[in-house]
Amino acid sequence: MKPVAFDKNKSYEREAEILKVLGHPIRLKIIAGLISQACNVKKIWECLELPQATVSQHLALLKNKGIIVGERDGVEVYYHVVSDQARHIVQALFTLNGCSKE
Amino acid sequence: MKPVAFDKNKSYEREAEILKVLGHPIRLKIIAGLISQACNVKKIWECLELPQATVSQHLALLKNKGIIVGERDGVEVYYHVVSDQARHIVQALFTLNGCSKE
DNA sequence: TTTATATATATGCAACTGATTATATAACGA
DNA sequence: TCGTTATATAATCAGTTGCATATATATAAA
Repeated sequence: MKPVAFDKNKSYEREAEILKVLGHPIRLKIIAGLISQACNVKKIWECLELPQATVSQHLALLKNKGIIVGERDGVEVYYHVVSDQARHIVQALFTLNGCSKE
Repeated sequence: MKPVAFDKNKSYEREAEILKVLGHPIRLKIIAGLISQACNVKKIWECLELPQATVSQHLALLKNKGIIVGERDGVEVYYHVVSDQARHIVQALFTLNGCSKE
């Protein structure tokens, strides 16, 4: 059964939140990287040539939204993606890459 | 050939912009509705019980990002989704609906 | 301990966002 | 023409975001 269009009762809060947190170039870059491989923080900010604090702050956001988790290994913390939703969104984003009208 | 993880050169600006514009509860609601049926502005704001100006502003944003287009029919303007990317993102967002850990 | 390295967090601030209110424009019928 | 309906745009303003800088914490090695 198809859902009603323009449903004022369905809130979309959680879904919008996921899109919003992914909707930032740096965070999207981080997630795209983490989808292809788990990684520690230093490698991320070195590869992206960004300040450590900036990357840590974006990682904290992604972690708080339940999109990634970090596991400490000694002095390093390795992050990886745990949200299938995020994975699928990124995949949808890049499979069509610019094929529609822009 | 797999892309390099953490590619500092790839910008992700455009892709992040799409996610960002969809990453708002009202806009997501509007897009979800417009995916299931093209619609004029009045019906949208009536169904969603939102002020007309608020809806018009969100529609303008979506239009400016190339996600929807409007066609005037007399005094009304009917909007519909033209971005396949947006369609696929919304689909990805809802097919997994809450299946991963939250 | 002390020191070094890796990561996280706090703070300040400029820039942006989103809602409200008010006003403008566009199309049409009387 | 004038009035009405539908839609768009402008202005204001509170709240949020994101970056930079500085500082704190955690782990391990010397």
